[in-house]
Amino acid sequence: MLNQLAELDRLFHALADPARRAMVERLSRGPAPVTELARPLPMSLPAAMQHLGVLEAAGLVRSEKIGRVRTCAIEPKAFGLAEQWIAARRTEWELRLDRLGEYLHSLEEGERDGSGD
Amino acid sequence: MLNQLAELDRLFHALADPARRAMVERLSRGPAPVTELARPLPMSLPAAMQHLGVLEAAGLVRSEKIGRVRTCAIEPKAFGLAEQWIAARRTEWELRLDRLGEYLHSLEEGERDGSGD
DNA sequence: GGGTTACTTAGGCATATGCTTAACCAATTG
DNA sequence: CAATTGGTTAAGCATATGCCTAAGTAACCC
Repeated sequence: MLNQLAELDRLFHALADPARRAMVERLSRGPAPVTELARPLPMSLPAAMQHLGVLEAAGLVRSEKIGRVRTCAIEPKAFGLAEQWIAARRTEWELRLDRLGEYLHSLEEGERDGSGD
Repeated sequence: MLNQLAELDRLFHALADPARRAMVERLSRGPAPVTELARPLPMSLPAAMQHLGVLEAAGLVRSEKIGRVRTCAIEPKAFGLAEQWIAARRTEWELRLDRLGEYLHSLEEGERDGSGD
C-alpha cells in the first residue's frame, strides 16, 4: 500500500519525458530491439539506455536479451495504476460537483417556493 | 500540436511527486487555501508553494488571491490530456494484439484444414 | 498603530538528472 | 580468427531540483 506511492512516482516520472514517451509509443505498436528504440532519438545510445532503464524500473517495459539483441516490449498492465489514480480523483470531484449542483438547485427551489427576495 | 509534448511533460512531471499528488487529492475534495494544503506535508511553507507552482504551471490547479488568502482549486479539464495519451497507447496495443490473435487463429485453422504435420 | 496571520521573495546549498565520450564485452559474419 | 554489430559499463560534467532559513509584504484584528 505504502509502496504504491513510490510506484506511482516511478510511473508518472517515467512518462514525464518525451524520449521515454516516444519509446512507449513505438513499443505500443510492437516489440523492438534497443537500437531501434534509440535511433530516432536525438541522443547517444547510452543515454537512450538510461531512459529505457527508467521505463523498466517503472514496470512499463520489459526486455529480454537473446544472443546479442535485447528485445523490448510494453507491459500493458503497468499503465492501469496511473489511469486508476486519475480516475479516482475524477470520481471524487464529480461527486462533489454533483452535490454542489443539488445544493444550488435546492436553494433555487426554496426561493421559488418560500420567501420572495 | 508540438506544444502538447511540453504540456504532457509538465502534466506527468507534476503528478510524479507524492507531495503534489497529496495536494491534488485534497483539492479533489474541494478548494483550499495554501496553508491548509501545506500543513500535512513534511516540509516548509515555501517548499510547498513551489510544488503548488508546479501544479499551476501544469494547469492542474488554479488559484485566486482574495485579501491575504490564496484559495486553490482543481482544474478537472487538465487531467484529460494525460488520460487521453494513455488511452491512445492502450488502443494501439490492443489493436495489435487483436491482429496477432487473429493471425494465430488463422494458422490454427490452416493447420486443421491443410497438411497434418 | 502594533501584533498576528498568510503568503511571498531571495539566496544558497546538497543532491539528482541527463547527457557526453571512451572503453569494454560478447555474438555474429566473412 | 579478425572485423563488425549490438549492447553495456564507467567516469565525469553541467544543469536542474528540492529543500532550507531569513527577511519582506500585505491584510486583518484589537
